[in-house]
Amino acid sequence: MGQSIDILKKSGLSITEGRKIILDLFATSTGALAHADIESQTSVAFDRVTVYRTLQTFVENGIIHQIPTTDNTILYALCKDNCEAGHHHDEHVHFICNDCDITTCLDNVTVPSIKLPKGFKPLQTAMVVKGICNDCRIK
Amino acid sequence: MGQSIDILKKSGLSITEGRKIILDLFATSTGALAHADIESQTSVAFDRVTVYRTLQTFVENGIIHQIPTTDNTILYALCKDNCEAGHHHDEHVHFICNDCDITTCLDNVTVPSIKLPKGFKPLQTAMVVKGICNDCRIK
DNA sequence: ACATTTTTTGCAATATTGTTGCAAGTTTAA
DNA sequence: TTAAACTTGCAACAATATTGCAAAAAATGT
Repeated sequence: MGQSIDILKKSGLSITEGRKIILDLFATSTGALAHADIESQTSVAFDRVTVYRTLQTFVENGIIHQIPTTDNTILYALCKDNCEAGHHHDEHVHFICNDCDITTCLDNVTVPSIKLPKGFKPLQTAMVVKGICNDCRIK
Repeated sequence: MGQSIDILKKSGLSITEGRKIILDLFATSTGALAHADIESQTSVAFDRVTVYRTLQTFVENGIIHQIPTTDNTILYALCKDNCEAGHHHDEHVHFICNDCDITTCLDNVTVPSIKLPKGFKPLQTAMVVKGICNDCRIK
């Protein structure tokens, strides 16, 4: 499972215990993670500062991306397909389930381009859909 | 300018100084506001708790809506057209300017509907575009 | 493998942001 | 105008985020 190490190397980052563990957590996690999730779900207890800095580093290096929410948290996710290939540009839709609260990257659903009023120059678009996910519908 | 009072009445809320002032602030503000903006931009100094509770009440009553962000804040905005008419259902696109940092409701740009993978049931969609707004492009 | 440089981590202190209960003050409605 | 209902501010607290700095770990060149 040297995947995490490979990702870190590819970004030219030092390989540390903390980064490996946090990256592994993203790799094995079902959905997107908030800062608090990372603190509670890692076997080793990291200082909260370390977690903040690690997330920041990962975002800056395009390893994870942020998902906006309306609850004073930021969700972070590793996009399996894109990150592995190293290009982070494809913008995909995110789905937050109201029931199980898991946020999924719909890697195959691209954000449609829209026509903005005159003069507005778009650089980045986020699309977040709330609803009921497949698993919860079946239950 | 009894507009604020009308809005409050329509929602069956008590008419208080604080609610009127905060609602006026939304009405006269160029873009969306965060909690902190409201605390700093009101002439009268309200207790932070009052601001929290007022915003919550307004959201619950469909007077303002939330805009998700990736910076641990929630933006709130009064949608001129919709709110006045009393129906809050039309989902519109939000634009955050990277330069002036003003967030605008693009009331005329509706969120396009997208095709989700099998089983996902959408209930609500948010679309936030980051870029350069018209005013900043000209400067 | 080793020493040096560079980077990362954890701690401490501090700042900011969000929440709750309760008493006092306002608003509403009879 | 008065009683009931609701809203506000205060206090205490909880959670979240930021910064500087010294110790520890990782990378680099030899």
